[in-house]
Amino acid sequence: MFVYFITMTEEKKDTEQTIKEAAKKIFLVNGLKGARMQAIADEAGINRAMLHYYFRTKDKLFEVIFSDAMTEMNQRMGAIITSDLPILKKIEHFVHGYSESAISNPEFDLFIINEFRQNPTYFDEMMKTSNAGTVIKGFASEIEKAIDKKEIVGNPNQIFLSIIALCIFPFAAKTMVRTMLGHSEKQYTKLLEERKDFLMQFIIKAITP
Amino acid sequence: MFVYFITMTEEKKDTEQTIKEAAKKIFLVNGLKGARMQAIADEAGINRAMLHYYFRTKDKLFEVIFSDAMTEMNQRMGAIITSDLPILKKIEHFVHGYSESAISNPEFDLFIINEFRQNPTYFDEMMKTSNAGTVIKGFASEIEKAIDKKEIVGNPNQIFLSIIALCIFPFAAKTMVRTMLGHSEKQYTKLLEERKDFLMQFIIKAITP
DNA sequence: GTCTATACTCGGATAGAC
DNA sequence: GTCTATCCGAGTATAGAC
Repeated sequence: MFVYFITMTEEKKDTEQTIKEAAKKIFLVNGLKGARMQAIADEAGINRAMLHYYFRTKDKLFEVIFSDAMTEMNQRMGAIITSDLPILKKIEHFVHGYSESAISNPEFDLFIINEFRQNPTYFDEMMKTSNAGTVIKGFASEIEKAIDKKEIVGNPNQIFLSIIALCIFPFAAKTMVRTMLGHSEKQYTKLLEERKDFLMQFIIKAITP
Repeated sequence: MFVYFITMTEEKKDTEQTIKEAAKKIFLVNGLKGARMQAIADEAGINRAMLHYYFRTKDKLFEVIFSDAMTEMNQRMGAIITSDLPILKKIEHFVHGYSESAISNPEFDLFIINEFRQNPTYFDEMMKTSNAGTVIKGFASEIEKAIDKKEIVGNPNQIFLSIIALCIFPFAAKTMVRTMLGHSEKQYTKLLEERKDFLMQFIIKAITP
C-alpha cells in the first residue's frame, strides 16, 4: 500500500513535468490564444482530459509556464547586469549573454512581445512584483551614470532601447529577416553566431565619445 | 432604372471600401487568426453576413487587405531606397522615412513579423513575385558597394540587419518597451519622435571608418 | 444588397466508468 | 490517475426572406 502511494506520487510528478515541458514548447510557438490543448496533449503523449486534471484550465496552465519562463529569464539577465564591471564590459556581457540564451531559446522573444501586447495590464503588474523591473531599471540607470561620467554619449533611454533592439530583433523577426535576406536556416544561424562579436564593435563605436 | 443601377454600384463600392478599412484596422491589431468577423462588422457598422457577401470568406478578405498593405509599403520604401543619393544620405532617408510611416501606422511591423512567422512559404512566394525582394536586395547591395568603396565598414548583412532592427523594434515591441521604461503613451511617442535624429548619429558613428 | 435565423465546426471543459 | 463520451460556447459560413 505504501509503495503504491509513492509510485503514484512519482508518476504524478513525472506527468506534471512532462506536461509543463510540452506546454512550454507549444505556448512559445503559438501564444496563449493560438495554442491548442490537443497539441499540448499530443506533445506530452497523453489526452486532453489529463491536462485539465493536472492544471484545471488552459489559462492556469499558461500562467504556470509563463511565470516559470520569466523567472528563469530574470535570473539569467540579472546575474549579468548586476555584476560589478565597467559599463562597456557590462554591455558586452549583456549582449553575449542575451545572444547565447536567445540562440538556445529562439522563440522566447517574439512570444514575450506578443503576450505583452495582448495583455498589457497583466505584465504591468508583473513588472512591479517580480524583480524584472529592478533589473531593467538598474541597467538603464547604469547607462545614465556612465553618460554623466562622460564614458559614453547619447540619450540613456535611446541607448538602452538601441541595445535591446539590436539584440532581440534578429530573433524576434527571424522568419521575416531570413526571407528578406534569402538565407537558409543554417546561413541565418551562422549570421546570428557571428553577430555577437559584430554587435560589440557596432555598439561601442556608436556610443563612445 | 438606370439611375438605380448606378446607385447600387456606388453603394457597393462604398460598402466594399468601408469593409476594407475596417478589416485592415482589425487585422493589423489582431492578426488573421485573432481577428473576429464580428469585430470587423462592428467596425464597419454592418453585420457579419455582409462581409461574406462581399468577400466570401475570412481568408479571402485577409488576402485582399494584406496584399494592399504590402503594395503600399513597398512603394513607399522603394521610392526612398532607389533614389540617387550617397549611401549615408540614403540610410538617413530610409531611417526617417521608415519612422514617419511607422508612426502613422504603428501596428504594421509586429503584424508583418507575426504573419511571416505563421505562413513563411506564402511570404517566400510573395517576396519573389512582388517588388519587395528587389527593393530590399537593392538596399543590401548598395551597402555592400559602399563597403567596397571604404565609405563604411562592417559586414553588409549585419549592417542591414542592424539598421532595420533599430528602426522597426521600437514599434514592433512598443508595449513591452513602454512597460520596461515605465513610460506613458505620450512619453513613448516623444521618444519615438526624437529617435529619428538620434538614430542617424548612432548609425553613422557605428559604420563610418 | 441587406437582414435574421440557422447550420456546422472547432476547441475547451466536465462527467463518469474503470 | 487515466480514459471515453459528451456538453457547451464561440466563431465562420450559408439559406432564405425581404
